[in-house]
Order: sequence, then structure tokens, then C-alpha cells
Amino acid sequence: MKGGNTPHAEAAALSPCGRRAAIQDISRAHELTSQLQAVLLHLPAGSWSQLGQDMAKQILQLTTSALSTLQFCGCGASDDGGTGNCSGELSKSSEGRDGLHGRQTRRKNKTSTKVKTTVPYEDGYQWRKYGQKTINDAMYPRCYYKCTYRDEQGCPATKTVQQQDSYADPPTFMVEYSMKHTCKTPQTIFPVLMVESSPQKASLHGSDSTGSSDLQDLHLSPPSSVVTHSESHDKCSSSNEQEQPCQHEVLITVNTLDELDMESMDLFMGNFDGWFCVE
DNA sequence: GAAATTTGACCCTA
DNA sequence: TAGGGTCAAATTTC
Repeated sequence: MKGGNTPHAEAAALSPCGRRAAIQDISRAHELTSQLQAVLLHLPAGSWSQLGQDMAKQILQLTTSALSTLQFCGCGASDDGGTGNCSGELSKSSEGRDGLHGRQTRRKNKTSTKVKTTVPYEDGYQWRKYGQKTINDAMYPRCYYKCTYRDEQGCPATKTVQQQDSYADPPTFMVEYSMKHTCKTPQTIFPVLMVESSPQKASLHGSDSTGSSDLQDLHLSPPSSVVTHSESHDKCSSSNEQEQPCQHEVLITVNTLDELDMESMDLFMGNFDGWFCVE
């Protein structure tokens, strides 16, 4: 059902410029919340610290959801001619064709978000594996996950996880998210630390482990990540002549949150100024 | 026994 | 027609 106050409806009502500004604002909020969460982890355990963590998690989920909504609803300005259909909607093409119940389109829409990470299973959502395939020219099979709440709440979100290189330590995975989460669950594992990309490739490398960390014991190993946000039409306003497709990668390798110290944070803040590509 | 994962088969798209 | 995405029965885990 289409609710008038749904994020999708609001996004659709936004002008391209307004949507862009909204995306930038939310991405900034997301970034700051991620950093706040990292800071909170340094505080002594206590009710306030826990409360802050919980709040940060919720904010991250909300901002992630909002960003996802805005991105997926960007189709109106792209190559589908502005049909008004969000690219996130399921295709009904196969329905009723061969007696398959609810079988959805076999090809996903082009709009998706790819994230390169060392912790593909910790992104704040719960997933259930439903398939695995050997992919041509890939060293490792690709795993297919759907939202745990797909059956209960009809959440269409899916993701694929594929290990990339066998020699990296830790191994990196390319995670491709498709469809937007519509499930409503407060359960989070740990939201992915979204990292902004910038025209200049930058990296923060946590070296070897710098002392013991109890964070690992908390299973809050921070993701490290590369966010590769790509869409077919993307041009980067920050690139010089708007000629290069937006395909930025920023690799943050952090073994423990202790390594993400304030110095790194400052570098973090200084180097990145927006991970969304602007048309 | 319920939930999650594995795996082969089916089917769609390029 | 090959490759990739999904289904669903079988199997495993808790």
C-alpha cells in the first residue's frame, strides 16, 4: 500500500536538487553517527554508554534506510524515463507464467549498492542464506542472502556476498545490496561503518594490533570497508571534468576499534567530504 | 522440533 | 545457450 507519509512518497516528491541535498545531509548524519558510535565504544561500560550505543544503532539504521530509499527512488531521474516506478519494486513478469508462486524476477534492477568489506555479515540486518552459486571466473562461490523477515514482513531486501581475493588478510568480500529493507526490527548486530568516498583514493591502515582490545570480545569488530556506490549515470561533480564515472573506493582497514583513534578520526574527517556522487 | 543451511534443479535474461 | 538468481527438499544445527 502506498502511504502518503512513506519515505518513498516523500522522496518521489522531492526535486532532484532537494533529493541530492537530502542525501548529502543524511549521509553526513550517518557518518557522524558512525563516529559517535566509535567514540562511545571507548567509554567505560555503563548504562549511559549502552544507551548511547543503542541510540546510535537506531539512528544508523534510520539513516541507512532513508538513504536507501532516496537512492532507490532516484530512478525517476535516470534512464527509465521517469515512469514513477521505483526500481526497488518487484517485477511481476514471471507471476502466473508457470505455476510458480511468487517467484520474483530473475534479474535484479541495475540500481544496487556495492560494499567491499571484511565483515560482510555485520551490517545491522539479519539475513538468511538461500543459495550459493559458483560464478564464472570467480575464485569463490557467491552466496545469496535474503532478509530474515522476508516471509514475516515481506521485506524484499537481498544481498549477495562474494569473497574477492584469497590472499588478502583479512579477506575482502564484495557485498551487493539489492532492494530496500521494509522490515521493522530493532535488532541489529552492528551497523556497517559507512565510509565516505572522495575523488582522491585514501586509506587508513590500522597496522598490527596495537595492544589488547576488549572490543573484539564484544563482537563489535568494526567493519572496514570500502563503499563503492555506483550507478550507471553517475558523474562526479568533484571530479575535474565530470568525465570519470563515479567509482570511488576508500579502504579503511581497522582490526579493532582501538585502532580507530582520534588521529585517524581526524584524518577521516579531513579526507572525505561526501560519498554520494552528484550528477 | 524448529530454525538455519546446503545443494541440486528450475527458470529468466542477455 | 550460458550464466546467474531463486526455489525448495534434504540435511544440519541448536
